[in-house]
Amino acid sequence: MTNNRDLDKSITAKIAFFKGAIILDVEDDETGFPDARLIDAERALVDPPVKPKRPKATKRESSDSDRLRDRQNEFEIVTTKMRKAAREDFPKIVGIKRVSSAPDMAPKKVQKVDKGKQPASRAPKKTTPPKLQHSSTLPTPPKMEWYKEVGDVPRALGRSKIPKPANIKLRPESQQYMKNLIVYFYQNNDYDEGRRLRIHKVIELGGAWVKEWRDDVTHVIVDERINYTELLKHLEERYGVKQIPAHIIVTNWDWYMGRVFDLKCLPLEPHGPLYRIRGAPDPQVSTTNLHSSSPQLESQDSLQLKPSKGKAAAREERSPSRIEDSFRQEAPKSRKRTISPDRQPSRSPRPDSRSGLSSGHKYSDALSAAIGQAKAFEHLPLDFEEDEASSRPSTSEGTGTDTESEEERPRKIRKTSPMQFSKFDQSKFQCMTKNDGTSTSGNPNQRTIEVLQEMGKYYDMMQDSWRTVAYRKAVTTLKKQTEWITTKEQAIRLPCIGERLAAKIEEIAMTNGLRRLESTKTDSLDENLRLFLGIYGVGLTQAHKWIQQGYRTLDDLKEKAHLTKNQNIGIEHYDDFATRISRIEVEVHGQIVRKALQKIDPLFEVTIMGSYRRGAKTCGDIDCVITIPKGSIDYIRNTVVDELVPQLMKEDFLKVGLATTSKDNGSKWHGASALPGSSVWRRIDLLLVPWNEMGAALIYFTGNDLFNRSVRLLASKKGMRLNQRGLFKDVMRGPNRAKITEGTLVESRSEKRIFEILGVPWRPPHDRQI
DNA sequence: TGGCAGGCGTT
DNA sequence: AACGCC
DNA sequence: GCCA
Ligand SMILES: O=c1ccn([C@H]2C[C@H](O)[C@@H](COP(=O)(O)OP(=O)(O)OP(=O)(O)O)O2)c(=O)[nH]1
Ligand SMILES: [Mg+2]
Repeated sequence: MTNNRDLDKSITAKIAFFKGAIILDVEDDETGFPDARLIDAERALVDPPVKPKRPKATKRESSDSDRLRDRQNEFEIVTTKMRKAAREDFPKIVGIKRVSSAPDMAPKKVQKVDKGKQPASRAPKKTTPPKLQHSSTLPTPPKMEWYKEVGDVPRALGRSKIPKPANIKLRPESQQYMKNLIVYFYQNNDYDEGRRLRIHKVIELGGAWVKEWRDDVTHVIVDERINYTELLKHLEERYGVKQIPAHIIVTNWDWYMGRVFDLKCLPLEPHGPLYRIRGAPDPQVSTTNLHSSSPQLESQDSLQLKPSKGKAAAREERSPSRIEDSFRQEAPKSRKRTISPDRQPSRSPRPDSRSGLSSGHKYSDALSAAIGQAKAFEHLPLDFEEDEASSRPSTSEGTGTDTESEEERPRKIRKTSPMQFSKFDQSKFQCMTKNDGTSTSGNPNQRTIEVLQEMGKYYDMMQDSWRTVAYRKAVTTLKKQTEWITTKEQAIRLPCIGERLAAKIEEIAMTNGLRRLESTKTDSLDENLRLFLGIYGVGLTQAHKWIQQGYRTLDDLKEKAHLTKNQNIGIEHYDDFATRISRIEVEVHGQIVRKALQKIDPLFEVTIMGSYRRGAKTCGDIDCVITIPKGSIDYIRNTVVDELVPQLMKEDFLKVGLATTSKDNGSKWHGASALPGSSVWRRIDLLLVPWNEMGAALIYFTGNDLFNRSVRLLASKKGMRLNQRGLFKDVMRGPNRAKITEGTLVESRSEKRIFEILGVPWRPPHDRQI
């Protein structure tokens, strides 16, 4: 759709304009559409509006109009990487459709291409046997690995739901350079994914990890940001250790372990300067302070007005989220006595608060829990304080433990029957309500929203996807409110706001801030992590590994790290990819693709999807769907792969392929493009879709991500499965809710029909902004 | 307490 | 299989 | 994080 013609015509002019133009800074906000659009265009063409040097995590998109109603529960997820962070802004108004974008419903063209996943369920690596904590008292069963007898067993890597397992396979004897060593880490918890990884490493190498200090500790490995003074203070406070015995080696992970790996044995100069942690063992005390932190927040704007109805409705907003989660937390199981005073059940059993009834009970509970918790964790980084203590790990995705949810009880394979009665409340799915992402201007909860978005951003960065999703949903809910929510009682009855968020909302309303958030800003590691996570192709796992290795800048990576092809490109064009693209520029890219393709075969149709179709003011990338009325997918693929891409590469419009379909069943081409004369690379996605799959492809590629997940979850609850190719029924699922049967195709051609079958009201792309 | 979408491409 | 991305 |  789109106005190709006009675009076409003006494309050259735009490009020319671009080149000459100057960047106006701009932070787009909403603003009206039509007119603003030209401005945007210019801006866009010129160059990216603002190029954040460092990934700012902000993302957001907002649109206006709103309506609201209903609830939104349902579960959904989110997460995305920070890069996607910046969210799109929406022009307000209706003007949207003119924007161009695909037809909303009709079967259009497109095919699909899709991309990766998201939260990933990392898996559980495996769960280990039950628990065996070492402790002397245990009658160890047969033979237990040494590290389990002597030390503690860390949690498994990845987000396994189950807090504990971790069955580490040791390296062969010959490679156990740390055999029989007993290592104590500080920070000594294993909540942090990165630290957990290191702990696992030690064990792999034959060592043992102890959560609590013991006299037989041989090595103390300290986080890079901790100095000697802090370590001593910690040991004294917690264990009464006033001095670290000389035979104990105190080092930082990076250098020492790097040495271990290089030498393939323990360093002979364990006290070498390089291994020395800040504050120095020898030099004696030095106080160092660490980082200061950068205020990362800011928040955003949004606002606008538009009162809505209020009440329990909830609107949410989305915000980006990132991918996975990182650490999880668990309770610190303290070994013997140890410190943690017993934390109370912080997560008080909240009698269903949601029902609106009792509202006052649990609070006191939460408070006491919070206090208990604080005590228990004062020595830990704040980051984990609240989370872990009280609740159970939120993270975890994936594990597939079994089963699904209640209703699908029959664990085994079961074919979902079409009509399950209300096993679930469809109205609670967010895809059932309009979500334009706009909040009322002057929303009384603006400050609360900002703070919660910051928190969400933080968790997104930490890759705690589920928690991130929860924050996104809560913000969406708040955006729909017309009254200032100041108490827990008020907040908790809103959808997607539970006890914990309600408490935070109250704190924000009362203090205008959130301690938890402040604590978050103090961690310098966040900055590094954020920097690395902003690289295309780099996720939490890789970012942590690099940080552990001591890398702190992109230059460090370029010089020392082993980078994949895409990561190299991601670093080279770090700023380019982090910059959002104006709608106008998106149109130009789309037009170039369209022209080139139609030159090959005039029947091809190219439609711009993604945030563009949703009317976003700025887009993170260019998402195009390519289809053709009669051609087969093979014809489309061959044409694109063998002719279109080569041609556009030759013209220097396309720069590189980042993820290109290899098989014959592939349907996507992901790469980078740049307008003629511009050195700014943009991410561009081409989805190849057979004509008859346009409906499903439209839904998928229009998104947003949360909307898709919501609809898909609903489909699965109805015994169906929705993906970018179509809606299938009679899907059999097993334990993890895992798909066992593909199911039979029900509909794929019409977007409208798919929604209809699912009982989801069709709504314009603009309102699919969950 | 388990679930939280579904599918690919790269390494 | 792990990781990252759509 | 929230929810059933
Ligand atoms: O985890 C995801 C990510 C994306 N999508 C779909 C919805 C989304 O709208 C579309 C395009 O993805 P993209 O990452 O480009 O998101 P966007 O909605 O276009 O936002 P942005 O402006 O950041 O590109 O693919 C999903 O289904 N799941
Ligand atoms: Mg996009």
